[in-house]
Amino acid sequence: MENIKSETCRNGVEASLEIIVGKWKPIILLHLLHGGTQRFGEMKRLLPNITQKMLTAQLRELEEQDIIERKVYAEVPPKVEYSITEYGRSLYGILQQMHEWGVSHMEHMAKKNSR
Amino acid sequence: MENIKSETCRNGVEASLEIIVGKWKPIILLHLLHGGTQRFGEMKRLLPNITQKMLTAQLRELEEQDIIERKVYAEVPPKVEYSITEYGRSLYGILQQMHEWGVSHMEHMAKKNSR
DNA sequence: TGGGATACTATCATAAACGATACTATTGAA
DNA sequence: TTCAATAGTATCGTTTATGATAGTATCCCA
Repeated sequence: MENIKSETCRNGVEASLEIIVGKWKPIILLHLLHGGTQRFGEMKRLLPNITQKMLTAQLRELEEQDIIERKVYAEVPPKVEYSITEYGRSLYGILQQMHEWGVSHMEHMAKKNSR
Repeated sequence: MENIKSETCRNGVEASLEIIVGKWKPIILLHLLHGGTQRFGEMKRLLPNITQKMLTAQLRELEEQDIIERKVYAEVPPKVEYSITEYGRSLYGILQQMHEWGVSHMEHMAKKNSR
């Protein structure tokens, strides 16, 4: 407990949310955190329902925010690799905590709805 | 580090996001966490730009999820008080961590953009 | 000469989140 | 008898997020 006051705070929490929120970002981050470097096509295969447009858009945003790194190889056919940056890795704690809380929350709600 | 695998994980992280995501939810939660019990009208005053519709909607969702409690007094004019539940309080760690990471992230981006 | 492979971009369409505004019910007090 | 006070709902409109689909560039290989 401390200086997490409503106003300042709001900005901090929202800045974090900006990174991890969205239909695809959490799973993109987790795949990169767990699976390491991946090519565009691999990622697309891992997210069967995402469109190319969405995948590119999400990756570009994460790159802009220094969370992931994009490495283009000058080959034909093209090859582009994505990986988590060291900085991006600092998100792991938050994701971990959200994961744990979320899993127990799902149990909580399941219990509630079975009453 | 452990069982936070992409698939399971995704659900956990997204379950958490469902609670705290939105234009108003983080600040609503923080106000209730810091300020304790509040009446509807007080909350509305604290969130100058929110519409009544939005405020009610967000409060109802949080109530559904057991994060906040809604107490109606049978008076005229009406009086309704909102407060964080004990269960809701378990979100504090996540919000705290997001706050800290977010603040440092804002600094990180500020530095980057001033180069 | 015509695919196939890869990582895109462009255009248009739909869905979800958010907002503006007006309306309701109740009662005591002016 | 009209108004203030409070906590809402209802209806419609806008903005933002997401999706479907088609097109682009390059080089090799059959």
